[in-house]
Amino acid sequence: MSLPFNVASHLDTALRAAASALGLADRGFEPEVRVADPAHGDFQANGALAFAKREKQNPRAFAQQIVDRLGDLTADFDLSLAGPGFINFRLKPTALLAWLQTYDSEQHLQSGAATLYQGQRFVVDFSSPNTAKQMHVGHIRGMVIGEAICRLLAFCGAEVVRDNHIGDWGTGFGKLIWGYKNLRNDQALARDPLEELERLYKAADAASKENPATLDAARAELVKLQNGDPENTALWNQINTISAAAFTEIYRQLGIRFDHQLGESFYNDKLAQVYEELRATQIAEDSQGALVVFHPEHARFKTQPFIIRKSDGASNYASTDLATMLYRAEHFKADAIAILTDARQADHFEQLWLTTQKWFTQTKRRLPRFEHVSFGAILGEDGKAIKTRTGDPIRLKALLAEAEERAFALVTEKSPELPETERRDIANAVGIGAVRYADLAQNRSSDYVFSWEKILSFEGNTAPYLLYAITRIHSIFRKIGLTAYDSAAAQGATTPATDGELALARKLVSFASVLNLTTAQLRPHYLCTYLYELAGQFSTFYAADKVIVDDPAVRARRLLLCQRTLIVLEAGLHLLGLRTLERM
RNA sequence: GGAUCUGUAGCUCAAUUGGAUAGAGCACUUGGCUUCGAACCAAGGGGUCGGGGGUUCGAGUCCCUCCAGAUCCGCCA
Repeated sequence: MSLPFNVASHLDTALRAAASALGLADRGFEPEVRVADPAHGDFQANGALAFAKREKQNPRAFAQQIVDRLGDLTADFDLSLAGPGFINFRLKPTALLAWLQTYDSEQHLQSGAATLYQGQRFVVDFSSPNTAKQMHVGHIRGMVIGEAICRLLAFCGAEVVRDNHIGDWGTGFGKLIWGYKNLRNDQALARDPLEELERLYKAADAASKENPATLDAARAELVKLQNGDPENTALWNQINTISAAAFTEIYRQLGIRFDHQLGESFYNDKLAQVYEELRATQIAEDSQGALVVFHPEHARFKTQPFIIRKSDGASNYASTDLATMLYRAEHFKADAIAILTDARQADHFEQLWLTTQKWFTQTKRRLPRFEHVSFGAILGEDGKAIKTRTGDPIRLKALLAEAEERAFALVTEKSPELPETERRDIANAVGIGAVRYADLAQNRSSDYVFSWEKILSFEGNTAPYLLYAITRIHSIFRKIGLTAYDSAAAQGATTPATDGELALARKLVSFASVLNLTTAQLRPHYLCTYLYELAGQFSTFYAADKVIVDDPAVRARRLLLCQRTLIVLEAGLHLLGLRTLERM
């Protein structure tokens, strides 16, 4: 009998069964299986400690009782008890070989992983830029983390709906329209439309600060737009089209796609229902002329209002976000909703979710799960957040171009024999990959100071290191005249035996656990760390154990390890949104 | 003033959310290419986990309290 894809959950099941056999079925024993430090084993279960503590038993004796009932596992594992009651599991080499032989393609890895979120629909809201503004480095986190999360969830069996919630209805549009009508430079508009729109916004903003009459004029333009004035509506459409084209180009470069792009304006006609229902259920109340929600049970939000309609009767982003929650729950039938924004909006989304829970409960709607996937800001050298309207934000376009240039210089230095077109292609994968990997590899909750040095680093835990390991594997197979995916290469493989082989095999088997962890917390850096360690194990193995040796059995098992390392590395990088290479 | 997040090696970051001896990269020192790609590998030095107290078999992780930085707190998104 072969092991399932997810060895940790296999052990979890066995441990629960053992607890049941002890008559503890309903006592809340949690096995707490996790990947172990290699010094102790491949997996460990720590749950006996917490359980014994709660039940006032000797933890080590309790753990021993569990182990005594795990006889079925001894075919595949060496079991041992350590310290105060850790249960350690080490896979036998035969079990490692069997697992490796079973999961022999990206496809099979996926079918193994797909049980995790089978039948669940996730709506993921990410990127969500504001119309008429250029994307700068601050926008990259939401895009690359969002894309990675979508791919990870889909890989693990979820049905993913990707929605780009574009900011296309802000109050800034009055100023922009006023600027367009009064300050427009047609030549500049033809040359770089988005650049010109951004200039117009800034100029109009400055003008309305100087002159109250200009501010009034801008407000009047907004009112006209909201009342459906044909000229302003046409202008608004045109601005959106220009923006969308620029955004699409960035998305193309980064390999990001959406199923829907329902901006804030889409929810205009759905706001009245929100106001009515929240008022009827007495969740919302009038305060200082505005419609607001307080949460008396909450220490902060009992006094800090959630303003869902402004005192002038206009909507704000709380209004549209509420309407959006409803639409996603009802129209998309979401089981879970994940919204990616920076951490500064944490209060807003906490209030949104508190309000939504009360609203859906009182109106007897099914409540989806909700996750505000927040991330830290990218700071400038001064330690302040990089902002569009202050200082000198670095354009995303420029960043990506610079990344490719630097990567091209490096490829040319390392592999001058390759034709230029291929070096350009490699530079694209390496450069763009390095930029997005730099963001993904870091725990999303912390801020970081932007530096070219860091984001374009090609050493250590970076995309080029992982891509390099992949190209070395492809190179081995080129040498023996096979493709890296040819199953014939691994025919007759024997069980892994050397330290390098065993460590690599064990690392491969823990892939499933990493997918669990990464999707449970929606933190791609766990996967990055794993892939980096896997590539490191491979490099160690590669230096210590020659693959192309005469002994056919040794050669086959090393080729098997190469193939499995390759598919996991490639699958992993593809999940992170990176393109992989055969040469570099 | 209230609240949230952050503080780990000289620098940039991890630590599976309470588990076993806190780990990587860069930088520094040393060794390894006539041998499957050296964008690599092996080894070494470098830590009061911001300070102090507490909770328990066990704390970088939880609680309290200071210190420092970032962010949010009524009509921007």
